[in-house]
Amino acid sequence: MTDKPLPTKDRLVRAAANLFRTRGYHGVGLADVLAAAQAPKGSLYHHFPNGKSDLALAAATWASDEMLRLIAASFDGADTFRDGATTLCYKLAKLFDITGWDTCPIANILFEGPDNDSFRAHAEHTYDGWIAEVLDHAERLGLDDEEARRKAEHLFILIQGGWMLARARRNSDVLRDLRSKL
Amino acid sequence: MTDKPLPTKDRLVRAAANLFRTRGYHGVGLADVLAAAQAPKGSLYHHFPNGKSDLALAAATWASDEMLRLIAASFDGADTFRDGATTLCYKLAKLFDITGWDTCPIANILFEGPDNDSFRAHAEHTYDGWIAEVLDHAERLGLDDEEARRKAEHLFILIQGGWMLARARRNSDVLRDLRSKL
DNA sequence: GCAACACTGGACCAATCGGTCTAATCCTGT
DNA sequence: ACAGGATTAGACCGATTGGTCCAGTGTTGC
Repeated sequence: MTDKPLPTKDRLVRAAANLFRTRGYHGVGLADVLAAAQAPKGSLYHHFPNGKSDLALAAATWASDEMLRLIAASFDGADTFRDGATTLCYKLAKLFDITGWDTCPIANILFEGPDNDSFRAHAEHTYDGWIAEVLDHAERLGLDDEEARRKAEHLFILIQGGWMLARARRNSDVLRDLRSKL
Repeated sequence: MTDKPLPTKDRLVRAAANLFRTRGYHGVGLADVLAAAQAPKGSLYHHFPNGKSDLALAAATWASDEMLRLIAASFDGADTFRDGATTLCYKLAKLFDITGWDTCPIANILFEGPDNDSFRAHAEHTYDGWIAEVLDHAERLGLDDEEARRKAEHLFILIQGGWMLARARRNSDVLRDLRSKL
């Protein structure tokens, strides 16, 4: 809302993340990002010397951090793993309804970028970061190492798959229903 | 392998499906498809008057049919739902290893195309077709209506999410391990 | 007040994009 | 053999792509 005080660099990252998320890396032109961020081309290449790919990486990192915060917020007040996971699913459903997120932002940015492998590696690192965050909470809530890992990975898979189906159907109920599959 | 006898139209569809799958709708230029299919531009616009979007729809349909065949092949000889689902996961893991499929082809083609809504609707229809196919087999194998629907949807979600994680890790073990989550 | 630096603004570029168009060629039924 | 539709071949088009470049405008420390 209050976009003015935000530094140009941040505006670029946010605008890029939002656009990439809905239309994918190749589906977004720099002109779109520049218009959305209300920034000139010179600024983009000042802050991101490597241009589009640098910007995409920064956008993916920002989106990932948002997700990590969401995970933390969901599990912080939870008494059991199941409670935390359920809260996370509900929060994601809400996010889906509000923003109409189209795909996992990471997937849409990193799975089709140029120089495929460095982008893919970044995606792997990001996803493992999410799973590790869930895993920490799982262990804190009393699960043993083996089970914590299993459940964290399972939750990740359910969310990714569920999100995809929710998107195809334009209906977030799938996400809320994930709890029954935990 | 024996590309020669294949009609131009089929060559275009196959080449398009393979390219879109790995690089997404916007990530593939018509020049790439034409080169891969060894066809001139005139042929493309003869067989697909609406150009790229027609071609993408045809490619998505073809990829979907392949998936339906894979589902049928997995469940046809199965004695229980679990057996069929397990076989399907293993077949997908094998496919992953052989072709290095990068994403669910439907997602990569249809979730970022132009005219977003008709493409999205096509994706919804396609996914529901997969789920319906699994559902048929589930009922044939003795599950009641309610449970069949639940399990079919659950399997779909696991496969989609699992595939994504497998891709990030470049490792198909996730897919084989899906059976433990059924 | 001024030098040094970070940042902005946008003109400009070659390459590529999806799409159009027409002449040539192939194939098939008669 | 030949007519006529189906198909191929590729030159061509305007628009847009990501990227470069540099003259200008702040802003900061001295």
